[in-house]
Amino acid sequence: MLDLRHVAEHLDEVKRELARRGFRDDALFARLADLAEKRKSAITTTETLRAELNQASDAMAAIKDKKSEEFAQKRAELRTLGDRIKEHEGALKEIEGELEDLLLVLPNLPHETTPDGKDEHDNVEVRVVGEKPTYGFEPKDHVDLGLGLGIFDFERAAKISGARFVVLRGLGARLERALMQFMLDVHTGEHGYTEMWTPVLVKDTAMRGTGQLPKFADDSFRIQGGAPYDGDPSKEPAASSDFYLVPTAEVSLTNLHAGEILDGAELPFGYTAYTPCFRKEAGAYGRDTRGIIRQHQFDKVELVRFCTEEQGLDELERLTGHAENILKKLGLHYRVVALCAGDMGFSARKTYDLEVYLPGQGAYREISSCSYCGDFQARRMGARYRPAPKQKPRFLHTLNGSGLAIGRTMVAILEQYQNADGSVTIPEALRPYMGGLERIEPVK
RNA sequence: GGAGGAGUGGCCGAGUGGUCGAAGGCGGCGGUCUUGAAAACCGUUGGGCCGGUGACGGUCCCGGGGGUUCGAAUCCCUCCUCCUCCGCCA
Repeated sequence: MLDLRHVAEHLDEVKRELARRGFRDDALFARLADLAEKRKSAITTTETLRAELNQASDAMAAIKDKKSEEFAQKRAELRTLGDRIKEHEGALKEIEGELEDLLLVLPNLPHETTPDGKDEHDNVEVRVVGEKPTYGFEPKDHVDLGLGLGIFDFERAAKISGARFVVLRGLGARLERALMQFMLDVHTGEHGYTEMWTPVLVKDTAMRGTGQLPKFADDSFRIQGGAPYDGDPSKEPAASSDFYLVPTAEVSLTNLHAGEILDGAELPFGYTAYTPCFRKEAGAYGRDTRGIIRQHQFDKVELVRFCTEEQGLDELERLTGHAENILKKLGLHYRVVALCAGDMGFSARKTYDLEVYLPGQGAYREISSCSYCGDFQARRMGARYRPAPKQKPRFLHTLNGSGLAIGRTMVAILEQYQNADGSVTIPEALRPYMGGLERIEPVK
């Protein structure tokens, strides 16, 4: 969420910056500016009346004889005043409610270092790491490889769950588990992250905190009933008592510090967690229907960092490096691209995508997305830090990135490490996690 | 699922209708003392919003929401969370 004050006082600048990412809505901005004005005057009015009432009430407390004529008369007077205050407060509440609704649908401002551009074609390649592997044969894609190895079972997955699901069998399931362990060990052991294990069923407030709601409700799986009603009067109890399946552990991890004030001396720090992730993939009909690139349920090890405003950009480089380190250790060829303003996610100010090379497709595909969100998420969830004792709290700056998406890592390993006979070599770094296994052989 | 109990400032804890944003203690910070430290003593120590260049003023916040009242941390309703006991269970 953007700062109301900032938006109201720099409206044209905000409009210009949001236009960079393709967000244009003059009517919304006009309404916003109007409401911001109304809010101020409504506050002034109610507070003036309040002050009057408080003063008069104190005076009544001083009257000794509560049965006197004077007392009764004052009471009658103040009753009217109280009613007026309630009216004004109701109006103010309505204004603030509408303002918040508007602010919640505004995306984050792109950082000045984020390149201009409309869509993925305008993304900027930052660096290429490793060499594009060459094969003395026609490389297969991960589906043919996985089926040949007997580690994928799409038919049985469809039987129990439908399209966009997979069952991993034998060494495939083992590989999934190995990757999870390997990634968590590297991030905790070498990059200083604290390992967390979190719920994956969260309340709507958590989804709002990181920016999935209210705008992207259609992309999320919603579980009817069960969640505690938080007493938010702007919503029906039924609407807010649903759980959501997290689309990424970013939701669980970042919201951990909602409503808190952290000690600035602790910053920066990071959390890592393995969780399953759930996405409807609405609007992706027909895309990546083959294989396990795009599933309704997938595993991911996530990285989340909290820092100060000053640390933000450096932290993005650092976090991106941590995710890259996994690819490097696995010996996977990849490239880093800076997303252009038009291709960035809702909550991001600046994003690097890590794209791993897939010989089966002859293309680079996203395997991690590392974003710097500034104070956008922290303001939505009220997560702050105190820079130094006695200083005023400020909103935290948050970052998140996949480290990495496990299914896509498996795809990359299968494709990049494939051999002419259809076997797949296990990257050395992973062998300790695979019981020393060096390669997976095709089934007869 | 059933029956009870409780939620107050960083923490502990008092407050049961009126100058209470809230006693007291601990912790934190600053100071006195000390060669240094401890102890002791003194002072200080929440957040949001509105106005003001500022000193500061106003207002709201005692788990969340709503209500009663001239006035609520204190009374009522409701939700949430935690604790104890019973039942059930991976």
